[in-house]
Amino acid sequence: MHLTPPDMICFALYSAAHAMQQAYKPLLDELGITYPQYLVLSVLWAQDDQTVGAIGRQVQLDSNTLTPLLKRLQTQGIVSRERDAQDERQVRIRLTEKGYALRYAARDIPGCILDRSGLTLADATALRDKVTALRDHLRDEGV
Amino acid sequence: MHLTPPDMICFALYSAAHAMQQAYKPLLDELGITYPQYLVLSVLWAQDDQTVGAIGRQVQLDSNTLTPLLKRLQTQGIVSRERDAQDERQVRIRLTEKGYALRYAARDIPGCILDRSGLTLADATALRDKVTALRDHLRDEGV
DNA sequence: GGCATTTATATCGTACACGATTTAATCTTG
DNA sequence: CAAGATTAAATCGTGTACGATATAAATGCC
Repeated sequence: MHLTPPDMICFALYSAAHAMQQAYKPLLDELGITYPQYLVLSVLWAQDDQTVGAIGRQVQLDSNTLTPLLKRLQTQGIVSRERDAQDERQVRIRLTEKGYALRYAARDIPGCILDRSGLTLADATALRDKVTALRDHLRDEGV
Repeated sequence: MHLTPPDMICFALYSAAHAMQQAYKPLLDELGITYPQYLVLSVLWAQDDQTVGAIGRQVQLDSNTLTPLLKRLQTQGIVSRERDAQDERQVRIRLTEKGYALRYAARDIPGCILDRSGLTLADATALRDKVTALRDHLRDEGV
């Protein structure tokens, strides 16, 4: 017996995650940002002025991915990057005016995506929790 | 009201897909292949001698991603790439001896992953189907 | 206080993803 | 049967991911 991608739960997650990014793409194109950049901004919209590490823990990315991504956001004038005066090892990321403005421009995205998913809020929440539980189980085993 | 990544179903999928890849990594490292390469090989193990396009439809990737990936598999002596004599536009991908051997070496991976997921087969299947349905709904809307 | 250890980012190399374009082969239609 | 349309791969450019390593600042411990 042999599994092909359509049978695999890993492939379901892999292809669904990509399809989700495609669903976001036209909405994010209007804002001039990518999907991982949107995740980072969502973190900053909830709480501004965070370190690279703090952001990374929330989006589950390390500095090797975040540093270039944040530099691109900085180039676009969306965030500022500045060494912390107290602890020079840390870099504090802050939203610019433009970064704040994007929050407003992005306000309808979650609703759009829920619509596009074809799920009720309750179903989406239930599925999210199942997928999150699977992720956390996989991550815990890995340690 | 504002959603942060932990609230988003897109982030659940995104981070679960990454966690899944991490769960596969130690197993695939032993075979010397990556996770997308494993997906492609799973397709070929089910049915050898397919075109780039046919493989792409199953793993949902286009030639811009597959061509370099297949070239790397060819460099490793795992597949061969040859223009179809009947239709020179197409490139036929075939498993080498080594490519076949990997199927045997990889035979325990699905069981390992199911174990690591902490789900029963029934739960995994149910979750897979829900996630697949979501993906297909997102993809259909996109057209 | 000075040196080893730890911590926070950054850098580098490799491998996806994917939009856009290119190239070459086949098909279609007049 | 020839010109245009279509199809299949490949190429190019940009942006993630991530392992491994580097760098520099802060901390711990004698």
